[in-house]
Amino acid sequence: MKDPLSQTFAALADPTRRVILARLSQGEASVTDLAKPFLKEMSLPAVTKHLKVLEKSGLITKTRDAQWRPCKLNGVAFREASDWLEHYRVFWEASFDRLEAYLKTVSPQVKSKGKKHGRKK
Amino acid sequence: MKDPLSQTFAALADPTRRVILARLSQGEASVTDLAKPFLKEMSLPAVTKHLKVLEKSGLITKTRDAQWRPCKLNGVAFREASDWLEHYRVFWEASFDRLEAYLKTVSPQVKSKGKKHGRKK
DNA sequence: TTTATATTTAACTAAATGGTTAAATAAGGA
DNA sequence: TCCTTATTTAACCATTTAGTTAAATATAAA
Repeated sequence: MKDPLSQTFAALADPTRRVILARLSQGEASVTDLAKPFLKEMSLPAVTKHLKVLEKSGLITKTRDAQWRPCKLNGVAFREASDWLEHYRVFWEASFDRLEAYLKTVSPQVKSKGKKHGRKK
Repeated sequence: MKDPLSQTFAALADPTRRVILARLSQGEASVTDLAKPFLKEMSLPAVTKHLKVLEKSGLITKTRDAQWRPCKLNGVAFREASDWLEHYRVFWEASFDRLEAYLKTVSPQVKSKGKKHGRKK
């Protein structure tokens, strides 16, 4: 059995599952609803397995409504992942600042939002 | 080949690797330094492999100094993970608020301590 | 050149992961 | 009851992952 944070990050490490989560951020959805975008690429049981991974990680919860199993996001697991990452904020902000500084040396008039191409040399 | 975000989350989904990252948040370290806490549990090549995973994901970079290979954190990959998670902030804050509300029903005199969960700045 | 230290590579293995198809279960409605 | 829809489980398979030990490579120092 893996520790909860490892389970959460492992659950996030799959693009199918991240799309499922994005869909759930719009609101509850049944297994069939969630599977719909993937049925050209994979079977329904494959989606069931992805949902099982998400559920075990705590990222979603499943309830019952007649023969449907509506799923929804569960914030707690997201927060634990975010809290862990937060300790490293200083590093990604530092590297962002370095990028900004670099962009200024390349074309000083470019504001940080504008994603222009700098020419080397 | 996996997409970058999947690679990053997969790299984070291992407690050994997270300890390595925590160590690197204190500053650069060589492979041997990083391996030291684990040599009772696993071999040096195992650590080399973990470092390879971290490097491929972009979470660390390795340089050369004589026979040593100093490693350091690379903020960019952290930021990409954080940016993805950020979209779900509203969900974990909602669940945090529900927890707070619940705690108040249990013992209403407990004030929520200074540390708030709002975005910095 | 030889030796010592630091690190990686190769070859192998066991277990986990992500998919499949076919069958089973859950629940509502005719 | 039987039929239909929704979902899960079982059995299987290929690939990836995380570890091993032994050997190879990189660099400095004696």
